Amino acid sequence: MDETQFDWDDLRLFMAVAKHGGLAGASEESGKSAPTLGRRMLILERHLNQTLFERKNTGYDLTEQGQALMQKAMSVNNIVAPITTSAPYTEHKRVKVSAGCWTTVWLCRSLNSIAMDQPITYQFIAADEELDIPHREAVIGVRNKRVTHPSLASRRVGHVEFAVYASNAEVQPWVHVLGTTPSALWVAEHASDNAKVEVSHPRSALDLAVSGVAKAVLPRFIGDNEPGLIQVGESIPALQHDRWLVCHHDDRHLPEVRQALTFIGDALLADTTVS
Amino acid sequence: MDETQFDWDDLRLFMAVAKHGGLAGASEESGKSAPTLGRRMLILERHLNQTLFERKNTGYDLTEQGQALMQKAMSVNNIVAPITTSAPYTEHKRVKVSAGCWTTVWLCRSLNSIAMDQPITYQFIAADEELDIPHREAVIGVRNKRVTHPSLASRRVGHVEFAVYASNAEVQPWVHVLGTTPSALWVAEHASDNAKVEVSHPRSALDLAVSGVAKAVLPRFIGDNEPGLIQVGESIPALQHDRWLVCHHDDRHLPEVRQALTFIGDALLADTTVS
DNA sequence: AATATCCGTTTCATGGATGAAACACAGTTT
DNA sequence: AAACTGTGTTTCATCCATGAAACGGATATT
Repeated sequence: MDETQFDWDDLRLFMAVAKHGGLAGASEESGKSAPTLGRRMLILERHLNQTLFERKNTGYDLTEQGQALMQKAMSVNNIVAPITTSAPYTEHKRVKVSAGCWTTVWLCRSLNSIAMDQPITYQFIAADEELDIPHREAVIGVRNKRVTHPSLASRRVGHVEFAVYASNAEVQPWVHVLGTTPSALWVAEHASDNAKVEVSHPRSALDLAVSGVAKAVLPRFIGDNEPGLIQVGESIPALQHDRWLVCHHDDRHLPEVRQALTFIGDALLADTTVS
Repeated sequence: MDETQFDWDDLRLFMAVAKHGGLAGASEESGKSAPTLGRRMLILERHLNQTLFERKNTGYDLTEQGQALMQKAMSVNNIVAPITTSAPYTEHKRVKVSAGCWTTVWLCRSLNSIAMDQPITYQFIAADEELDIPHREAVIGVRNKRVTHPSLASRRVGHVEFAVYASNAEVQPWVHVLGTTPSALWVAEHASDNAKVEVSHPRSALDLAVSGVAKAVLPRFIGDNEPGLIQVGESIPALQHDRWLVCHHDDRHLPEVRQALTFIGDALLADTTVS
C-alpha cells in the first residue's frame, strides 16, 4: 500500500469529473478548481495504479477501469448523499448555549421572530455546573464570573441582582432549592427553622411563590417580571454578580456563533432591572 | 447546505476515531495526527449539525447519532476498502514508456532480474507517433530529437545508426515498412522498382530478412545482434540520430519514475553499436 | 500521597495544496 | 480562412491545513 492513506474525497472528485466528462464541468459540483481536480485525478490514478481517464483537450473520457470505478463511487455516493441531505435543518447550525436556569428562561423568552429567522438552532442547556467549552459540551456559556482561560474569550453583559419574592408580605415559609448555587446556599443559611419547602427545580420555586405557599429567592429579572409577585425587602448584596458571555476563541468567528453571541448579548443587556 | 462541500474523507477519519475510541488510537490507521483529527471531527459535526462524540480526557465516546453514522461509514468502507486493496500490484507502480518499436524491443530484452525486482510495472507502448506526455498518454518517452517544451525534461542517452541487413549479400528485394518513420520514408525513396515486400509491422521486416526473402533497413542495435543477418554496406548517415529520454518535470521526482529513468537510461547506454 | 502515564487541546511555524491568471490546443462559428 | 469558444495544462503567489511541541486534566501505578 502506498505510504499515504487513500483519500476518500478523491472518489467524490472522481465521480464529479466522470459524471461531467471533464474538469471544467465538475468544478462547481465538486467545489474544486479545474487545476486542482486535474492534480487529484493524477494522484488517484497513481494511488490505484490504474488509468481511469483518456485525457483530451475537449474533456476527460472514462476508460474501462474508470467505468468500473465509477460504479463503485456511485455506490458510495448512495450512502453518503443521504447523510448530508438528511442532516436535520441542514441550513441551520446548532449552537449550544450553557446558562443557569433563570438565564435560560430569560433567553427563551427573548427569542423573537428576528432571532428565529436566523439559520440557527439554539440548544439551551440549563445547568448550574459549568459545561466544558474546550471539550465542546457547549459553544457559548453565560457565567457569573469572568474566565481567564487563555483559549476562551469573554465579555461582560450586565449585572444580576437577587431578592426575596412572595405573593404578599406576610408569607413566612421559604422555598429552598436543593443544590450548590450561591442562592441555594444563601437560603440554606438564612432560612430559619420555620416551615420550609424543599424543591429540586428552581422553576418549582417560582410556582410555589406565585401560589402563595412560600417565599423564594429569585433573580430580579425574573421576580420583577412576574405579575403575581412582589419584592419583599431589599435586594441581596451577597448574591449580586456580573454576567459574562464566554466563548471559545476558535469558534467565535463562525457565522452562526457570531450571530448567537450578538443575540444573547443584546437579550441579556435588555434586562433593565439594574442600571 | 453549507457552502463548502462535504469532504468524504471526514467519514474515513470519523470511522477511525470511532473504532479506536479516540484521537490517539486513530492516528496511525488514519494517517492523521491527533490535533488534525480533533479539528476534522469538529468540522464534521458542524457540517452535519450533529453531536457525534462525547469528549473526555480519556478518549472520544460515540453518541447515538455517532453510532448511527458509524454504521454508514462502515458501509462506505465496505465499498472503498476493496478498491484500494484489489488494485493490481498494489505495491507496484505502473510506468508508461513510449518508444519506437525497436527501442521497445531493446528495452524488453534489457529487462533483467534487477529491474523486475523493482516495484514497477513497466508498460511499454511501442508507437511511432509521439505520445502526449502533458496529457499523460505516457510518463517517459524515448525520442529521436530533443524536446524544448518547458514542462518536459530531457537528457541524451546515446546515438542510433541504421543499416541494411540481409541473410546474405545477394538478396535484392526490399522490405518496405509502411508508415512515416524516417527509415520507412528512406526505403520508399531508395528502393528501386525491383520486387519488394510491404509490411505494416517493423517486426515483420526482421522476420523477412532472417528468412532470406528480402533485405531490410534496421537500427544497428537490432541488426548487429541478430545471428542470421549480416550488414550490407555502410550505415546510413541520413537516418542516424541521437536518442533522448523525455519526462514531465512534475513526474520525474516520483520514486518509481526516477527508478525507471535510471533503468532505461542505463539500458539504452549499454547499446555498444556506436561509440 | 506522590509520581507516572495516557489522551485531548492549544500554540504556532511551515510546507504544500490551492486557485487565479495565462497559455496551449482543438473544435466550432462566422 | 479567420476569429471565437471551451477545455486542459502550466506557472506561481498565497494561505491554510497540518503536525511538533507543549500544556492540561484525569486515571493508573507505586
